[in-house]
Amino acid sequence: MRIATWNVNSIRARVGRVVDWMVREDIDVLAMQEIKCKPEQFPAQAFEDAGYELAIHGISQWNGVAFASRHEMTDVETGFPGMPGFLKGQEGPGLPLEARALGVTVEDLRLWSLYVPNGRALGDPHLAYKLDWLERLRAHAHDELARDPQLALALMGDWNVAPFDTDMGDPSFVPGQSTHISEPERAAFHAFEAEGILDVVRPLAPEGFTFWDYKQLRFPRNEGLRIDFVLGSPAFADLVTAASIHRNERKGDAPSDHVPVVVELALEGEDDDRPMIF
DNA sequence: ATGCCCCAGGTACTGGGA
Repeated sequence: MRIATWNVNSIRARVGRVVDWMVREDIDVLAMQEIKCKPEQFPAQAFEDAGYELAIHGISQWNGVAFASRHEMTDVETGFPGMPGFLKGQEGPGLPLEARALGVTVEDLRLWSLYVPNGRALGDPHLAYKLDWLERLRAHAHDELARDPQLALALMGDWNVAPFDTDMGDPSFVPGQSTHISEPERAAFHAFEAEGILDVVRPLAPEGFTFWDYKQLRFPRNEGLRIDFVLGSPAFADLVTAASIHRNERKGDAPSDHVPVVVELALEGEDDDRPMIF
């Protein structure tokens, strides 16, 4: 099985590219972020014609997450328990929730499509929101794995954090002055490792960015960021056989500013198309 | 080469992105 995550930066502007890529790359399940539409605006027909069913969580023109899957999706969950909301000038529970998290179960895999809040600037209330959001997500993942340590859980999406210095190649991000590379953001990301939830892509694809800003020739200069990740529980990580970052999707007409990240899994009883050797 | 910002709403401009 091949599963992927991609911040598509508007699915209506990108539907042709996304579906073509899924078919060409034999993708079984795609977690999308920044669909930037409501469910009724989602270009569903193109996905259905290609053999995918959809789970969509979009509230407005902002944010929005979705799954396209060749296999049945069950236990669809919009937002995770404890997920904080945001309203300017206010704190605490009960604030409006944004469309940033969608959970589905596919073939005994528990998958989340996640669009972590941007943070905007050091000292901005959005950064506190981002850190709280990540901590609540970690707590939810902890609870899920405490209930079932064998759960094959994957947290897939745009994390808006560059965890290591090698993940930061855009000179407009300055240590001590910029989001995405600050110590608290990196600590919030690395806190998942303490839960045994690890980046399953980096060991198999150690180099490469997943985002390049549209401005200032960032892609031709390869001045990007690595901020899109698939983090997996031990049971999920045990299934992973390959991973790749599809850099070519940043090329050509009307690309997203992010590229897809693919993880290949070996599932029990799955025909992997390899010849049997006796 | 991959080439100098894009998306949505709404129809001039603003808000958001990273």
